[in-house]
Amino acid sequence: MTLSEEDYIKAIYHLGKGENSTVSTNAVAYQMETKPSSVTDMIKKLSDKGVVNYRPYKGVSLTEYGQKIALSQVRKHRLWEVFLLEKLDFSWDEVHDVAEQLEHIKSEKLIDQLDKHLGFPEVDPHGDPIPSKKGELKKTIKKLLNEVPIGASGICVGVKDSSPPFLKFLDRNNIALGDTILVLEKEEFDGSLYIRIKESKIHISDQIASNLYLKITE
Amino acid sequence: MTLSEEDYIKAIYHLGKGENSTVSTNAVAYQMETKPSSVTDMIKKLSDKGVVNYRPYKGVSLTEYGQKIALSQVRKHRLWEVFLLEKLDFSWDEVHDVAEQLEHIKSEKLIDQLDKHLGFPEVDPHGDPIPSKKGELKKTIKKLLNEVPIGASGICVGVKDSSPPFLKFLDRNNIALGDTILVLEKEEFDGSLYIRIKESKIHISDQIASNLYLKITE
DNA sequence: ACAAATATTTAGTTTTGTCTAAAATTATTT
DNA sequence: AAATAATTTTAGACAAAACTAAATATTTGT
Ligand SMILES: [Mn+2]
Ligand SMILES: [Mn+2]
Ligand SMILES: [Mn+2]
Ligand SMILES: [Mn+2]
Repeated sequence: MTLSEEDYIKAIYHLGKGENSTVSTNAVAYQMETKPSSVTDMIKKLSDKGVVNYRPYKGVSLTEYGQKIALSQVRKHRLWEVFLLEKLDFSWDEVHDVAEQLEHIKSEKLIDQLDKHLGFPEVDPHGDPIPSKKGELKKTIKKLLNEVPIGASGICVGVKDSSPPFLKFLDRNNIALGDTILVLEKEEFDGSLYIRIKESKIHISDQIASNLYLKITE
Repeated sequence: MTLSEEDYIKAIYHLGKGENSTVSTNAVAYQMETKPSSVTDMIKKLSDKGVVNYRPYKGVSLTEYGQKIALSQVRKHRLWEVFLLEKLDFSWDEVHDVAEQLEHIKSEKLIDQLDKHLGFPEVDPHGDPIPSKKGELKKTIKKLLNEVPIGASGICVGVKDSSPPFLKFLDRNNIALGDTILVLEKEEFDGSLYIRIKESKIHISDQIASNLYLKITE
């Protein structure tokens, strides 16, 4: 597959929400930042190659083969994101663009060894699961921190309240998007939580916890 | 620069032996595994961009600007080679092809951080020097091991005698291409050498040492 | 149900990088 | 100094991936 084909396959996969659902030409065009006519051309080519099921005017979906390619692509993308964050000190929001390029390098050994070098990570810096080499993918769900069960951990992926005071609070307490949070204990009295974040243990109120989203792997 | 342009620039640089020397169309075509007519087309484009000096029928050379690009490209290529060998356990002869792809990833931060992650290496797995960010390049020379001064070290890059018995000897003594060898001491009596290789100290005869090439940085 | 709005495809170009075949230039022999 | 050989360039074509403008199909609103 060419770089372009790989990106289209990934776009169709993501728009189909990981399911085999049918995706519209316009949706792909928007995602890929191209014109619908370009999408039609590419879809025809992918259809000829057996990567997608295509019925003119009705949309596209990935074939079994196409899904395999998509998952392999997602695997590469997310492993590179972990690499950039963990080994090269990139920040949460810088990893995506570079991974978008790195995911197209052709070498099976490269990915296998990268996986090993990273200690076989299960999720990427955005809390999304990394498909296994065979294409198995764990499910993740997004939950407010106060609804995460004791003992579970997840990655901080967003805030419900994005007011400056709240963001300032997070900053002061050294809580940032991309951080892994482990729920240690819940205070019965006021619902406040003891959590582990970046090697330190902190205590946060229920009000804070009910405004932070975590992505957790089941 | 596009991927293709970058590879042409690198080819012209290498054929010019790092000097600004003029290179023939056919030489570039051979190196790039393309046809001479394709090379002429590309050279014209690079000339328009101010990357090369071109006089029809007379050959090309890099401009100052072109040399900068070439050195930056060589830097990326060699840093990735070190990464593949050191961090991902690739072997000496596997690194080149993958680095040929990785060198085209566009991200200044990526290369800076990679350099840091690798501990600012000075040479690649083939003993070739890695240009600095500013484009400075150390000189290296190839010498037979028995001519390397005491205290100097280099990378094993070839053999003079490639007969099966000699290669078998190297294999048995765990000496391989790409290994870093440090010359510790020379025995006056028979010219034999004590060397350090992969954390171990071994003793080899002058006959062996005079059949192994090292690449050393000055 | 039918007109208007929206979505999708087709037709015709463009750019990049490649190719083959033919023409032009330069180098080598005799 | 011609003739021959080798190298290099030009001309014309092609595939990939994009675009614009026009045509066609589908969906929506009344
Ligand atoms: Mn990509
Ligand atoms: Mn991600
Ligand atoms: Mn390359
Ligand atoms: Mn090298």
